[in-house]
Amino acid sequence: MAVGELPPLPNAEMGKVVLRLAPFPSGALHIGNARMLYLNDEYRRRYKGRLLLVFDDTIGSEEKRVDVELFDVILHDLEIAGTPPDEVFYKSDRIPHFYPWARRVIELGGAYVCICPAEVLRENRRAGRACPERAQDPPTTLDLWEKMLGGTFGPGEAVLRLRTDLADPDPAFRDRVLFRISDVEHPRVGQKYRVWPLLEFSWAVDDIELGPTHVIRGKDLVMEDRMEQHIWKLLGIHGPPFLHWGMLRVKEAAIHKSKAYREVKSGEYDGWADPRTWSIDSLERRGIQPEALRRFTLSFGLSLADIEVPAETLYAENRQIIDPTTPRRAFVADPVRVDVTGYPDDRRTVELANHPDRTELGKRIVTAGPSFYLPREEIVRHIGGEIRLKDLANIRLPAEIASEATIVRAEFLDLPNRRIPRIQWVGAEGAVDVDMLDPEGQHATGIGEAALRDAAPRDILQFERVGFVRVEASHMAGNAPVRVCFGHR
RNA sequence: GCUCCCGUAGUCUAGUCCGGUCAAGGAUUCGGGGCCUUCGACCCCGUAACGCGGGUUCGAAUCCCGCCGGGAGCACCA
Repeated sequence: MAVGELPPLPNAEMGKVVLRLAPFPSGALHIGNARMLYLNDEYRRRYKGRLLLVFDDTIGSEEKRVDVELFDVILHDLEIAGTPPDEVFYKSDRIPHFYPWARRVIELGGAYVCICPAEVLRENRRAGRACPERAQDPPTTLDLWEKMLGGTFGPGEAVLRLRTDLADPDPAFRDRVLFRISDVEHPRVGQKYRVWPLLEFSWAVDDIELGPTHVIRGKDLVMEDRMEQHIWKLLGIHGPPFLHWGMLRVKEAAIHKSKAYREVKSGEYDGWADPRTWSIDSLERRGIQPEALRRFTLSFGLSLADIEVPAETLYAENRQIIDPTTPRRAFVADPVRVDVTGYPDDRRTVELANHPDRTELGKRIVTAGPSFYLPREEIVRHIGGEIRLKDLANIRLPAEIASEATIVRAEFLDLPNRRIPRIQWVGAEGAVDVDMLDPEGQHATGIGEAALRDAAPRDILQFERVGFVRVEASHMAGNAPVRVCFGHR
């Protein structure tokens, strides 16, 4: 689906649309979150509206802890994704805004303070059974609510619950909890508050106070629509319409945010940019262009269907963007030195185009034989046969080589291009060590052509017959290898 | 189990609201061929789909019913 084909937003006015992004700071934004980013951003662009970033950093739970480091990580992710917010809010700054609304809901008889232990509450909900407190009148609830705020109750001893309908066919919707008590230290506001709102209530308020005109969220949050609407109806107000997208899974990316979090924290992963996290940051590290991510995610539209897509689809988008402007270079993994006998002296250097189809990318002089590095894998595959050193000359490989051989002898044949296997090569003279990080977190060492000395960090190159890589660190004056991160074929 | 949502080729998607122009379009993958001194790009060709069963209708991918399959929610998480 082309980008322009997304359906129009209901009742959207040019210049007046306000959208919001609400990530919880428990991990970097990953490829699955990209849908949230680009859908919202695309509509912001289309309607020349505004995009708010609202960190959903209420107190969370034991399993979901707010981590301060992640605020900047997410901000950075948004930046490199090309979807910077127009304004940033922190839920943790807004806690006092929620209390007056809670009072109004209580006064209208829409909520009550429940002192059941969590398990009892859950069991009653499942059974559709009311607990004794449900019969509270508003003055009593108000009194208990003040006690919650005042510190009479400890964590877990009382919650404010919405009064819906215990017979509601959807058990998930029965008398949800609106506020609960926690004395956990919040990384931004410490222990300033002890009564914290849950997501649904905080959004029922902020989708009014912060003024989004449309809420575009994942379908995991559909029940929250009903909650917000229930509260608005009680209050006699109208909120923005909701739109949803289905769950996106990328086949190769086992997106377990909690696992990524553990591995990053333990140092097992190389930070949030480790390719194994599939974070936005790691994708940019691999040379995936924001525009490719945008086209990729928007191609799924606003469908409610859950989908699993192979990463190849993303790579195809990216290839389309970078291929025309990416210089070609030679890289040989697991190199074996090959000395070619009879190699002509006038072929010690050769001028090669930086791109086979784009002359504007220029040329380079490459140092060639008589000594080369070739991939061990190719030597083994074509042992005893004739191969073409790509763009250069034809040689015959020896009939056998020792499995541990580091140097083998080959025989020069001739120059003209022939239809025999074409293998990339690196001239031994001036060759540069290369360290290549792959998406599985493994480092491969190899050798690259001398021109790699000029490669600068962030450059994107194509290693011929290998794939696209992004340069991470230049070749240093000493012996440090050029470091690159593999992107894709 | 309960609630809601979804079901078009290997994958993703257009079409479904307002039934005929859809013997179903596009992208990607895959297969074949061409071209270029890359396993990249480009060009050409090809394989391949309306989950199943009823019903309404002159006519259904589109409307109705049932079933089957998949997903999400059922947290004092977000």
